[in-house]
Amino acid sequence: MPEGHSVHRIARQFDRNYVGRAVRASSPQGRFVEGASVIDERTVMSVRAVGKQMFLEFEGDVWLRVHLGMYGAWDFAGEILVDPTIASANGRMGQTNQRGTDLEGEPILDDAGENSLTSIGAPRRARVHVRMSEQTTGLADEGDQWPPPVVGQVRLRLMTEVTCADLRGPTACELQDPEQVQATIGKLGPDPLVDDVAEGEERFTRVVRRKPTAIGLLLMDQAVVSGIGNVYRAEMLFRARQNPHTPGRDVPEDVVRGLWRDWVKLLRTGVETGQMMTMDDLSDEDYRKAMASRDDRHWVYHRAGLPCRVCGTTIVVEEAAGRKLYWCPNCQKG
DNA sequence: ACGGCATGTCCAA
DNA sequence: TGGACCTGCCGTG
Repeated sequence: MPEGHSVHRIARQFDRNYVGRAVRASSPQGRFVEGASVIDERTVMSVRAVGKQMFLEFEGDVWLRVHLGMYGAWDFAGEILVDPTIASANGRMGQTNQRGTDLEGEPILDDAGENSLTSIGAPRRARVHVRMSEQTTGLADEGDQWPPPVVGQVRLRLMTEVTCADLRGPTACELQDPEQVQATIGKLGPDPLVDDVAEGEERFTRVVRRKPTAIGLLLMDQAVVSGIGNVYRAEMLFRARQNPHTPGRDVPEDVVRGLWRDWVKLLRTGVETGQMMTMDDLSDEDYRKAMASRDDRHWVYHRAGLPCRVCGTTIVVEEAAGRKLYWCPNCQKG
């Protein structure tokens, strides 16, 4: 489910709640028993997110690599030090997000554990249960049981004294040594939140401008640029008014650089808000709508058959490497 | 209850 | 290029 922004947000939660602590690791589902036994009782040393992958470092040079794929998710439960920007995007809070308050606001559950919210400046510990995948959405309370009951197929459970993280449905969950981690990361294109953005722009531009492959495919290629998925792909191409079929080497250099800079901006916004808000410069009214409903959040994604928001032309959808690609044939002629 | 679909990736033919 | 894999949700009956 997640594109790059979600993975960075999840990494943040591990940074706040796991780094420096020893974990109890288990595989309730049974498909990662051996790996879990290796990291059981080890201390988490650090966490890294690159593109759509997350790496948790345990003492003794053991790394856990997790790729959520399309369906994977982490569920956090217990006493969680909630990142302010994460809490504010928590679906549990309903549609309380307001323009300009996402960064500093920190609505959390009150001490009674009810759904009423408080908004204060500093991070605080809260008794919560949140799912972190594409959206950060609140889950129904299963009561105050500790440890939380295992629900569904949990590949890996990581528990500290106070926090529980359940991993389900990942496409990859494996242990790596430091060299393997380096090799994995080495194959990935630049990530604006990992690499120097100026260097990233050069790398991205150089690679794209050399390829005969359609730009619509290159944006999804994790070796070219990290973290972009199907939603951001479609939206970025529209924002650039760029035809998805143009070979990379034929896309004007300033457009290629513009795509990179747009990704830098969108990724930052996505990590801050937890939402793929790809329409900016909206009226307050439209902004509220966009934050409230996923259907009002995008220029072209998921809008096949609907009129283009700019020119009214019918948005088309086609298959591109097995994924749906949405675009406006009038606006994106370039 | 059931089927289709999804913000992803890999592999075999 | 098509299928396999991982799981949950949402629409349709």
